[in-house]
Amino acid sequence: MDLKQNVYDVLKQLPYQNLNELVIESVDDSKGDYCLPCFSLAKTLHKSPILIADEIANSLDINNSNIVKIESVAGYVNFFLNKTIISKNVLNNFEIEKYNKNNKVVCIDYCSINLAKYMHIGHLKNCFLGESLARLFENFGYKVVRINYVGDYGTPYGKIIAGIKMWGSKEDIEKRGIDALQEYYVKFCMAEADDKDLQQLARDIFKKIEDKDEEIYPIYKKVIEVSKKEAERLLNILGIKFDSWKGESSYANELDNVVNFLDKKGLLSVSEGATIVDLSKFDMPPFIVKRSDGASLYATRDVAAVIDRYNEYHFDKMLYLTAVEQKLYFAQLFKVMELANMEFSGNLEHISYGRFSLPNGKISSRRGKQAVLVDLIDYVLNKAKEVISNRTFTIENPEDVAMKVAKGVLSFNSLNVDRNKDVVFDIERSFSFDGETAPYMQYTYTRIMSILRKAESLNLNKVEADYSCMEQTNAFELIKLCCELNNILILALEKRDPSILLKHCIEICKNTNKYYTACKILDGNLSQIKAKLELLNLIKKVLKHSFNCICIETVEEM
RNA sequence: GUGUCAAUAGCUCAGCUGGAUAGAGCAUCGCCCUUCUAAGGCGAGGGUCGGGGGUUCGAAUCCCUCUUGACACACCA
Repeated sequence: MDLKQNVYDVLKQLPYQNLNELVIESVDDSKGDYCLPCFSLAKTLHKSPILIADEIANSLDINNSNIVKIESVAGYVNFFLNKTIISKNVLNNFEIEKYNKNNKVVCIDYCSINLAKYMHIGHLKNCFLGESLARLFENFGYKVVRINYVGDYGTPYGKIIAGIKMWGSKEDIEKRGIDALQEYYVKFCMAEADDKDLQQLARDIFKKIEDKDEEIYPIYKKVIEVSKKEAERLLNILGIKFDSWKGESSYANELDNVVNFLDKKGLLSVSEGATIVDLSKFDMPPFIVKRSDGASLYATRDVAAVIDRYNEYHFDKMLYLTAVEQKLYFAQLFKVMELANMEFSGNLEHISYGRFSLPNGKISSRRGKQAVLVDLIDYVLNKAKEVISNRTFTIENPEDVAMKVAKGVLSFNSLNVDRNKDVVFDIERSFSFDGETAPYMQYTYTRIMSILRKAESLNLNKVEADYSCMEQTNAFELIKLCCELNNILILALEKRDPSILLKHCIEICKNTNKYYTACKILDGNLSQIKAKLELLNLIKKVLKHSFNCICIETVEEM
């Protein structure tokens, strides 16, 4: 529902083309709801904007329209909507736009954790961004394939297993899980720093993994199993579920195939011993597919992966979510696919986001436990429990609410700024529960629910609603905001940025909080109460739908 | 060095496909719980939109330039 349409309907009376595009929202309601700046018309019409605005304002007939007043002020034509009529129309007819399935497949590669290492703050942003985009695509009828392209391959596994053999045991891994793996990894990394023998040992063990060595390979499988279980546990808490966990190891043996494939396309050359695709014509460094020592690289496996995914899913879009530092790399990968004339090459898209960093520097899994995801979850969950226990308002399921609030805070923190911006992560500030935050949004929803519950006893079925109370500024502002939902969803999808939707939700929540404090919903005559309750129901519907798209759950009370 | 992105209130950020007096939240200082949940609401202070040019009737928004910062730039992922 686009309320500007009411203005467009009236503008049809004028002989000028493309006036609709000029219509914008008024700066404040003393200037109407929408306005038409006439400055750009001045040139073509050879008249002053003030005169044009005057003429337009005078010539338009607003009988039989939803415009109640038109005035000309300083070159602007201001349009005042008939708030009562429009509100009635909206409250009786508003539906969240349903999109039919469009048979298009979007693969989203996100999360992409390295198994056997802790998930950290950076993954949080990646996961929620990916999940939110997935939900947005689903909203518009796409079939989404969620791919967790896990790092389950490479010398780090040689190191972990070396560590286990030196200090640990199978039982220990069974018992302590990821903590044990992380500990041996860190310990081994420190030990090998100036020990050539240990470095060689790790490489040897990795080779044994590749060769499916009788002793080593089962340990590797165990390591993967334990790590995957932990990752699934955490992702489950966050409310994220993947369709594919196909990791790098699945493409480990594709080196020859990839090299042959690119060679047939005539793209390969050898430089400094390495096999490369020369991209100098495109002002890019070479794309290396085979190291000078003959080994494969991430890039090799990515070529294999994208082809494999296309064969399996026939995607219409393939989205890669990573931090911004991989921008050039993906530009190279996509260019190589284009040069290889792959039919899907135009449908690959890299969605980058700014870096998360700690106040004291870079995040690294080798540098101790700060900003590790489990700790963050614990921290927020405990804080939520504490806040709940200190409240005067008692609720039925404090544990459940605490969990939903905690998840909301984590998601909010990942999605609330423009995805391209770098964020310095400050735990106290980021996980605040006051002001414009996820708890604030959830709280708004509970207040609506609370009023709606209370209203049930009023028995308003036979009462006819009186929409004149929607003339009130806050009320009509809410009507407008709710009507913008679909445009906001479209924008968030197009820009691949859920923060746009999140901002809009906050705007709705702010106005809702203002509304019910300034105007008591269950006071006054029944006809007006009915209209006000319809408004609350509208807001509820819009918030519930929007929250889901940004991975924030609603709660009934808190 | 080259390229990409960024710079808006003390702090964190909106606004950026040009439009009327630049907005929030946090922090600071006031006020509001006998009235639908105070995780709330109301109010106050706080700005040469990094500097300088340009385009335009009009620029935080577009272009150029400079400064500062982050990131990337051949065998890591």
